[in-house]
Amino acid sequence: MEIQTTVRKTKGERTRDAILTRAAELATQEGLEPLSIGRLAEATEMSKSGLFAHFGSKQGLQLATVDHAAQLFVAEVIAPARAAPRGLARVWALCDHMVAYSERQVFPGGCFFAATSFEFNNKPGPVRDRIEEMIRSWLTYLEHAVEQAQEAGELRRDRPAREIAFELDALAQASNAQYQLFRDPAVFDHARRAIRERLESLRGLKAA
Amino acid sequence: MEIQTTVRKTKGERTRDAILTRAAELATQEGLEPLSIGRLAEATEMSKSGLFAHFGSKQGLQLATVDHAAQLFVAEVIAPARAAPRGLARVWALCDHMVAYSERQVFPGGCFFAATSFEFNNKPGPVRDRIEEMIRSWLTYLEHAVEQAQEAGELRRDRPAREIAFELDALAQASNAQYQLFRDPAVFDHARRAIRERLESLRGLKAA
DNA sequence: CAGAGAATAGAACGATCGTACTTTTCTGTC
DNA sequence: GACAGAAAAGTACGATCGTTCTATTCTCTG
Repeated sequence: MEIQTTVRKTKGERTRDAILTRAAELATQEGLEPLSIGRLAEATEMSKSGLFAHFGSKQGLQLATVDHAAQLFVAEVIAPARAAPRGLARVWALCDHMVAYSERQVFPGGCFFAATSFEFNNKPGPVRDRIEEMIRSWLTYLEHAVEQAQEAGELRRDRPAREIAFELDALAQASNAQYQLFRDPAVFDHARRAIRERLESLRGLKAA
Repeated sequence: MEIQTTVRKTKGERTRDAILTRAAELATQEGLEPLSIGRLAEATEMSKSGLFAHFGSKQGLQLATVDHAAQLFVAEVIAPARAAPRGLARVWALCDHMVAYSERQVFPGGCFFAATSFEFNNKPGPVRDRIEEMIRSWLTYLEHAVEQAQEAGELRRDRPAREIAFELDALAQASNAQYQLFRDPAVFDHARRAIRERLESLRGLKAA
């Protein structure tokens, strides 16, 4: 018995999804590169070759894993924040969901992209490109949200949106990194408070 | 012909240092775990077994590499900042040197500890412990510097030093991470400006 | 400058890696 | 319910991994 959603997925697609979910989890813990086909096959209770056939190469698996993680990130952070009204509220929602995404351990090893970006920083190729693109689009989205808040007069305009986004992201990222290292959930409060304070300090002066 | 420093080092010690310097460089680029003995032997133009004998195990090599990197970090960031007078000046010096340490690419792949901490986050053991300890001591040192600035009346006391250190470190770390990803040196300016502004906003109100 | 001990090299090990090929089992359609 | 094609398993490959053991070369002291 199985819940049928909008589209009936073929067997192959279902196993593929299951593999990728597990792969994304393991990648945040062990790394995307050191995660071997054999390890993943064992974790999904499949044969090495059976799993391998889904992706054609290890790089194919890595790319699919990055895409899978990106979808999850969008669903967990971007999509819910879109529910908030444009402007400061949405900026805050984005940051808050970003912190929550680390806090709730959507991936068991913390933010997938924080982990893998460090791993692939100096490994040119399509995998690195896709990770970079994803992070860039996150930062750009955050930047645009800040811009909208500025245009709405909710945030001062004497600092570029790009740099404000940089600061907000920095605080969220730091909580992710430090939690993974020290396992002290207080860092999430620190990040949220610092973000709120920073946004507060950028408010007022409707005319800019 | 060789420059003789205070203490004449034995041949073994000199090779060991050379190996560790190269190992720390490669570790920030390829990772500390994926950096294989064979790769490192090739990079240092030694035999696998000749190199191996210096450390007894791969873990021994990793621990020695972390210690080596820690010494370099202290020499590049902590030591020069100690030249600045206690208080706000030293806080700024610490942050500025931290950013400069990423900017000057002391390690070719960016901050050694940022890279390796993500890698070992979920790999319990002595290597992870030592990385964690090093980062903790950096954050504690920064926190103490903030405390001194607060006690000197140069920074407000209505926010715990710990959290201020968290924020400052976050900004420096973000510039390191983003530079490695996007290769845009402007992020170092963003970080420095954000840090300066944050410290500025925490100034004044001598009585707290 | 000889000789002891440190430093390095060489060769080999079992294990695991990514990948290719073949064979078996399963799924969904007529 | 048979049958075509997808999905999965089985097996084998060369390469590289960390490590061990032995042999050679170098260094420094007496």
